[in-house]
Amino acid sequence: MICPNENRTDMTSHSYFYKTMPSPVGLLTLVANDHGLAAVLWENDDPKRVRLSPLQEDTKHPVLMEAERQLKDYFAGKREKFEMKLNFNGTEFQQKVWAALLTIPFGETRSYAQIAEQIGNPNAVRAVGAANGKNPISIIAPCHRVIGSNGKLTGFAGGMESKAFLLKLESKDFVLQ
Amino acid sequence: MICPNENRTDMTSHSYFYKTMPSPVGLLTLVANDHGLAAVLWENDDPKRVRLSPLQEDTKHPVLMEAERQLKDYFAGKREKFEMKLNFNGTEFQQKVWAALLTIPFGETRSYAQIAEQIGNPNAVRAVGAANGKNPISIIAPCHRVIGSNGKLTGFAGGMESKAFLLKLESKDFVLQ
DNA sequence: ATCTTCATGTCCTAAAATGGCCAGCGGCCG
DNA sequence: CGGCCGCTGGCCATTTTAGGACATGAAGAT
Repeated sequence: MICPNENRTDMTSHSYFYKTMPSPVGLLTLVANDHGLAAVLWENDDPKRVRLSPLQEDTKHPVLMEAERQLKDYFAGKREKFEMKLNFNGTEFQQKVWAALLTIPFGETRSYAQIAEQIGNPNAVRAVGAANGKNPISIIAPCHRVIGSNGKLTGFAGGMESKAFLLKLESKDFVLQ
Repeated sequence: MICPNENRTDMTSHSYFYKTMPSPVGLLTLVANDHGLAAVLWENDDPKRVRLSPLQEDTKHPVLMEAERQLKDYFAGKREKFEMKLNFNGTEFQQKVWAALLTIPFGETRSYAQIAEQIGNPNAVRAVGAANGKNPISIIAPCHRVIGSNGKLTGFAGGMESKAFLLKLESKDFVLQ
């Protein structure tokens, strides 16, 4: 259903289910529907960064429970790769960027320029930054692995500390304390 | 799901089903999903007047078959009232206007000003005109029964001939030829 | 070193334009 | 008079348009 304007009310709109979980980078909100995981939101996430509505709590949803399990393993240092159905929602360009994120291996990083090149649009560097900032499925679609060409972290929806934390967690010399 | 922009692709969006039927006012396209009838479109309808997508043909959909049956009866002069679930999709204002349409009895007319007053917004006369023009469920939501205060027909998405035809069909002195 | 410029897609906002109107006037004509 | 144009100005929701801001980076000038 195409919605020409934002105020349109759709009598038949989908519901999404959510569940929260604690993590080293703050309370995470997992969102899904039957098609897969749709979002992992930060504690103080800008509501207009990702829009999913209406939302409905469901702590038992199988997709959400599986996502929580894998995230727990990840934070415990026992998992490097996520395996679950993802349900991205965005423009064609954004989908391309987000798909590119999924190809960055655990522990590696890419620059915004590299991502732009990878999706065949080498000049759309800032656009990649913007799309990255709109990545709904944080952590699992590893937008934290994209940094400036000069090595600076430059920005992160979940806060720079979180970006740094995640990169440190993925670095080889990370030690569980 | 709120769609801030039109280009957004929603992997989980609803499908609508459609079916066409001949009628005295040209080929009609009926559109529905499981929540009810969503549209009755004219043969050369402006595609941006009503937007429903993705569309998928299904000539056997129960809602569509029932709608076709009732429309056939209507054109045959054997039905004055439609009875089916409708699935309007629009802004709050538009919904109010369209709901008001449904209160106009067979064979009667209202002016745009009367509709505006009825929805509690007596000055929103032109806005009523615009909303009327966006009525997705033609004929069944009888936008053809709304005419100018001076009695002129003033406009119709399906063409003025169709508006005249429908009003004639509903007039008491109409005779089946 | 530091600064400017430019390239790109998306979204936000504000401002302008657009209509299936209509009441109020002034003209015009019988 | 009295009816019938036709113009004008105001009304309102929605759509369209335009400008700016961004999770950047390479190149060229100062």
